[in-house]
Amino acid sequence: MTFDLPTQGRSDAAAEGETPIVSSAMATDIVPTPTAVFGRPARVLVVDDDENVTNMLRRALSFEGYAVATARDGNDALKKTLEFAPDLVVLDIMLPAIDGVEVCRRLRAGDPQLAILMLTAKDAAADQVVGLDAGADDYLVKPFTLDVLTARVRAQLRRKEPSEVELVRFADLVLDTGTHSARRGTREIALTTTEYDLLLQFMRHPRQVLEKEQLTEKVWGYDFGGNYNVLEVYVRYLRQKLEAAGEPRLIHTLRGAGYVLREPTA
Amino acid sequence: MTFDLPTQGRSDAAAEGETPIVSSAMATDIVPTPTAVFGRPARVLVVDDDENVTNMLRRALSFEGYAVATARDGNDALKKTLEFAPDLVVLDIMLPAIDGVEVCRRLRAGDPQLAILMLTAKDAAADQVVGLDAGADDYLVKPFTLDVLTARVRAQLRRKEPSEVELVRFADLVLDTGTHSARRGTREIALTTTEYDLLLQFMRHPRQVLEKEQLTEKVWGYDFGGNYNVLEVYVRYLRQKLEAAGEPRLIHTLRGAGYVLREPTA
DNA sequence: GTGCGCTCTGAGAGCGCCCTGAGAGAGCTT
DNA sequence: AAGCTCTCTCAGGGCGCTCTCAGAGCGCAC
Repeated sequence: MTFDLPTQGRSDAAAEGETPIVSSAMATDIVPTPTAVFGRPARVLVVDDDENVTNMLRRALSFEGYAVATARDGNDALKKTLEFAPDLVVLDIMLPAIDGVEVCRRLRAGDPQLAILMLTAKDAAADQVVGLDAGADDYLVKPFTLDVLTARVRAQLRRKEPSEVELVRFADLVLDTGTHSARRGTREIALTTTEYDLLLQFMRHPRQVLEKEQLTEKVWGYDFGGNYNVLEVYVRYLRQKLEAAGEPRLIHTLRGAGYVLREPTA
Repeated sequence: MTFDLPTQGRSDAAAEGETPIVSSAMATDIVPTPTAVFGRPARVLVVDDDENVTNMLRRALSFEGYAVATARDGNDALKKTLEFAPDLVVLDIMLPAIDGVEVCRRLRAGDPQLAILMLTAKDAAADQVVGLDAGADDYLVKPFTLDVLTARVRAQLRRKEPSEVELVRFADLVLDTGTHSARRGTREIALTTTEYDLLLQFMRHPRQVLEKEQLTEKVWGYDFGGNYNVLEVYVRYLRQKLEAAGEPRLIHTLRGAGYVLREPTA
């Protein structure tokens, strides 16, 4: 759900294509394709190491009207999730590199709202328990028919909270999780993916010291073994963009400890 | 004083945090509104001088499953915050006695984790800037619909996470483990990492004699073999910062024994 | 008072954390 | 291929922080 921002002229926001607030309870607006959420096609990420499977699912889901992306292993899945921002992930439990269960756990940690549909091997009852414990919303036993799959996908998407496009605020800084863009006061700020991920970490934990290890773990997914120069460089990028018009600093360095997002109190 | 507690017996709200498992494909269940944080109903304090407004918001939020308290002015708000320990405060910017912005600032100073949602008058663009600078997490322009309000409340509470952020207090001194910063009265004090570590030791053991050996062991991780000059120097740094505005001494020397954190009157 | 030893103080040196500018390489668009 | 954006690496350097040192201050015992 998008929130109307009262102040600024929304010349660009109008072109956004976002649904404005429906203030009355009786919203009988157009319901487009049944595969749509929030007025846009739902995004589905398919993760499986078998290309035959991913291709088949891609075709089937595309045919149903979903926007589909695929990934072939765990790392790929995590990366694509950040880029593609899917509403639902179809996840095979057997994966090379990172285990499907582990992927599920990380996805769930990263986004509590994300719908996750796990594919388990036949009769592997134990898998199902493990998978559900890891935060999957539903599972499907191979082999399955496409009808069953699309039905499950539909069911999961239907229960999705209508929103998750969120405006995270701190001081005069606003981060739009829908467009991945930021605004400081009235100034629009374009962010790259990594910059956005990093800033989001700060915005979700304002006034908290974030250690370099935590940040790299969250943003890059792994530890850098003590060399945090990448992080330092990206903090620099963020500061440059956030203070481009001479605004006071928001991301502060705590030498030897990490960084904090804090209001510019004198 | 009476606080509204959610009336509905929400048997499933106890399982909050766990996504209900839907094993059937045709799941039409409705997921209960997630009004809980940390496994209990979230507490919301509504502050407005218009009783019609507070009553309306109380009803709406109670219906959503929140525990609601109300306050009619700034002093009342600060008092109720201490008693009620809300997770979120809905705060009108126009208040008698103490201004809403000032209330916001004090609430924020008292608890960096508290979610604050400000209500501003229509088109008062300046207010929003002021409010956000004072530490509000979000604002809402009057008039608004209840739908919008509850959505915002939900969004704010969703991002609340259990954290180890803690405010350690002693006399007029507050140490924020989130930002590693200290405050004496209203004066903000920046600390280096070593200074912070040392002060934390004192704050965790107030009115206790701490031997030099203990302190160096804890802060520096090893013993200095009898030469405690580093410690003495850092005690000095702390004293300089903590007494910079002429405040009475808190860290006292016990010749031959060590140091104590003790209130000045004793 | 005198002497001793503990503590405080000011100044400064060195380390290393962090910032910075530049650029190579990957991926994508044209 | 060329151009672009984005990511990440690397080397250089500033300066914040830590710690040392020498000397002064001060409490305590005699």
